Amino acid sequence: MYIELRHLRTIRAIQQAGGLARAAEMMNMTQSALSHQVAGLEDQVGMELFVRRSKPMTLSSAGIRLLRTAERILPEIAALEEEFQSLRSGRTGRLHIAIQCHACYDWLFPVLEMFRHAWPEVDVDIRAGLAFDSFPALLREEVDLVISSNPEPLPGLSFNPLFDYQPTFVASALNPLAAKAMIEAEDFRDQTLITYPVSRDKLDVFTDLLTPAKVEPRAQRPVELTAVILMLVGSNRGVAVLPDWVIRDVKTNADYITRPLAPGNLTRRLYAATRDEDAAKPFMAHFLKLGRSEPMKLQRG
Amino acid sequence: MYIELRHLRTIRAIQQAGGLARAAEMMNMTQSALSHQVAGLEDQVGMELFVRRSKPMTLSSAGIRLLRTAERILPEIAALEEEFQSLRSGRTGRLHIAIQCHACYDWLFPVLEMFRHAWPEVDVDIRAGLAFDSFPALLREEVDLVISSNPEPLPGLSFNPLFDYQPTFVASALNPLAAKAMIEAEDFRDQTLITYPVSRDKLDVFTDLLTPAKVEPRAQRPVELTAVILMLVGSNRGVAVLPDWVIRDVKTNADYITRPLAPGNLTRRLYAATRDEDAAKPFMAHFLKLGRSEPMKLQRG
DNA sequence: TTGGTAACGTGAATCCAATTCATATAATTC
DNA sequence: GAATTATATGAATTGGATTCACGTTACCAA
Repeated sequence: MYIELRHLRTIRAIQQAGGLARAAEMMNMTQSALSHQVAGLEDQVGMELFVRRSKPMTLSSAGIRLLRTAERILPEIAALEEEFQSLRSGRTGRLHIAIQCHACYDWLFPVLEMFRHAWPEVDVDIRAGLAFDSFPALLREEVDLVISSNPEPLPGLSFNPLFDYQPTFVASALNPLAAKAMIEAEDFRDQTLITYPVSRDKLDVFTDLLTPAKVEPRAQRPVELTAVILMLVGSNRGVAVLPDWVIRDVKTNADYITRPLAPGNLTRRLYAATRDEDAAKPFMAHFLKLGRSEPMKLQRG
Repeated sequence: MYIELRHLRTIRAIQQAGGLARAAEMMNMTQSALSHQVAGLEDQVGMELFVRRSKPMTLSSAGIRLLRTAERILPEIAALEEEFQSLRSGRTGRLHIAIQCHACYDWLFPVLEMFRHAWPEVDVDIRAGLAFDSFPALLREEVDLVISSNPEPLPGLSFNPLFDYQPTFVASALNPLAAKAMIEAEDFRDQTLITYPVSRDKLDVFTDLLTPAKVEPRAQRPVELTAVILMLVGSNRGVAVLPDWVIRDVKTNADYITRPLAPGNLTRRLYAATRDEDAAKPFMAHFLKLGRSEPMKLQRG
């Protein structure tokens, strides 16, 4: 005897609708289908489940017995399905990331690689074209997370601190500035400064050092890729200021020198901005955790 | 999302068998069929139900959640099927009784008590709210047996005679009618008649005596309970006509007198109406047998 | 490693059961 | 008694579940 949930749903529907025809409509089936189904079920259990003496057919005592079970079981199934629903909604989602900071690729790729394994159903992407305007894009849900070191308090956005870093001066060992233990703003006047191709208010070296000191480097050369910047610096075609995690490779390389920026150890903090309602999502929380811990390991080398 | 019992059975089998292949054998299916089925279910639910990292595949957390439900629900279905099984074989069934006759409680309760011990699995109930309309209710399978002294030959119904009884006049010993050896219709003109609260066509005293004689008692007072009727009669607040088995207690009580109704010994017959197809059922036959013999013993006292 | 084996996945073909379509029959209403 | 509503039925169709045949992956043992 193979009772199925379909049968329980049918019994319940017929009883709720008070008839076969209405129940059929309710379940988006033809009346005929239900008639066949009921006949088949009655065949299975070996007795009449309905009384057909009067016209809207009604449950027999055996049918009532079945209905009781249906009313006990179906809510359990519904609860189960709902639970799966919410499980699923926490497991899937979209994580489109906008980065203002070019050097962030260096730690972001490893982090994303780890994330991808933990949350295979989350749709991950990096949107490079939004360096400007990324916070409005976040609010418009064009992206879901913005990596930035310049938080702009906006309603609806959460700024989650990731880690601190030091913008560090890097130059060729042949550069005269190699003689200095610390680099200050004035030192840039005679240098070609290699930067990422973004506006100055997004570049630490300007916002925190040159602009306040009203110093203009001899030249500024925009370069897209970190590896290329380091290459150019290595051949003494210019100097650069890069986050510490980027220059961990060249610290031990005799061709390069790295120096702290005066005054003191200049420190900045990186944030991951999200919409308020997203910050609590499980996969988002996991990404933020990875974004806090993994880059630290890279910095230590 | 359409979970079916088939899926629950599969989940349970896989967990019991400790693997897909063994489970398939257990369920008389190919391993491939189960693989497809599981894949389909995972698709429905939207997440992995099994961990496939190691070889005999094991349940994931979501799968365990599903298994829990399966282990709660499947035994219920099994119990249901077993119950249908025994319903078919006649061990169990439903015996919901409608009574038109109020006084019948007096013998029905003892009879049901005996029946209950003989057929513990039969679902017994008394439905009081169906005094009228009880034969249609019987045909609609709302009840399974109707106790009545007014058979209405209807297609599909069997009227099984139970026993005969005499509607008997009962009054206070202080009542002037105590002087008479037999009570006739005219005697009720000066009396307050206490009856059960049902229509006159269901009351023996009217159908068999007063209505044919076109006699109207001075007053009629409806009272629900037999014990209360006897109390009121005992304090001479009225007279009553009750079945003989009810007044067996007061026959020996000096406060009361009981008299036969003229003309001759008025006799009525009580029936148990059932649906034709039910009359042959073992438990029903047993109930009818009890209903014939036990009240006789009560009548004899 | 390297086969060998057991366990699971996959795609195409097949089969069967559930559904639909069209229509008949029965109950109900006016 | 005709019209209406409700259910039943048989044939045709559909679609989902199963099987078949084979590919892939993990596990074990030497």
